[in-house]
Amino acid sequence: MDKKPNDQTTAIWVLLNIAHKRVTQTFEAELKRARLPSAAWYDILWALERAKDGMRQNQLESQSLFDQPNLSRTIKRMVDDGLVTQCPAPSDRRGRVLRITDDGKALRAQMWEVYGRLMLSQIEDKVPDAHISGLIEGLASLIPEKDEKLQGKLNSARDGAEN
Amino acid sequence: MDKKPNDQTTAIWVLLNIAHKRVTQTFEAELKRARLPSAAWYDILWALERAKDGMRQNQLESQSLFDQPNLSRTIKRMVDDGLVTQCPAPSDRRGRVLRITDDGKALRAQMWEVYGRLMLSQIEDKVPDAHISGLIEGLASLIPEKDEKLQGKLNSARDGAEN
DNA sequence: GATTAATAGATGCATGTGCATGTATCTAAA
DNA sequence: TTTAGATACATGCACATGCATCTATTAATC
Repeated sequence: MDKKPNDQTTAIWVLLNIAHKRVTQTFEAELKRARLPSAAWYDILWALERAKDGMRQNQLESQSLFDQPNLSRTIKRMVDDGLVTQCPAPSDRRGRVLRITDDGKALRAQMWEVYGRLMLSQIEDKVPDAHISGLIEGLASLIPEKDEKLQGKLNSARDGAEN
Repeated sequence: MDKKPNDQTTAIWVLLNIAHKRVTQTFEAELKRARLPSAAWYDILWALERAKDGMRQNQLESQSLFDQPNLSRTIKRMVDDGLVTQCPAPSDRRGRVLRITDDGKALRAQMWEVYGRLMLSQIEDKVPDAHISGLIEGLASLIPEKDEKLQGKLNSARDGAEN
């Protein structure tokens, strides 16, 4: 190695892994304890609930952290569970339009009771004000530019940080 | 929900997941491209190389992000590959002392060429100076107190941040 | 010292994930 | 319009992970 990463770089890499693991494990454990599906399901349900007119599967794929084959299977399970419907896309016969069902909405609301509380207890209560914006900007800087899907959310968070 | 998480909290949660996924994927993809084992193997090899006199398996478990059964199997594979040896512990006949082999050291050194470069390109080059300490402290605040194993590393990173 | 609890580690099983590939459909170029 | 390539989604397979459980051994309690 011509140039070695410095201690701060190492700390970021180590902490990113540990923090993600610990926080994720807590989320999954609490959801499971409440006999609810995983956080990934919540994210899908919430994305579909916001999309009033349904959403193409490939669009959802680009917004989620699932890769295509994995999303395909997950959606299948959610359809089997009656949480989501899959209709042929009108404009493209290859495609499918996904819609959340009433059962899906009900489950999402139920999950939010746990999920939202976890966001408060595991994140909002823990990160000191002084480091919130550094954490947000620092994490954002690690993400490739093309991930622009989250710019809106990021900007509103930046606004909040300035208050 | 009595109280809703604010936008910054949401941003942290979303960004933590995306950043972790993207950075991890890049690491794994580059290691695979170089026909090298995963980053998790690097961490084990490095921990064992630092432990001059070998290391008990449960001690390694508490330092790594593996849970016990998974570490057990991973070590087995590494032993099969000749990277690590597993000797009965002298003081506790249940236990095993792990040691890295010369082949293991050679592989770790080879992996470092890729791994270290990735830390530079994916982290050090990307996080602006202004957000380094906020990112470190913010991530650290998400981790339960009992995770003290990393305090040393964290402190030296803090020192670096003050320069 | 016998019994009970706790710990170190291994193994079985169900599930999740990444990756390669398959099929159908759409788009574009010859 | 035929054909080559790209895109949407599904499927098969190898492997990783989480969780429950098993065995062997040590520590603690009576």
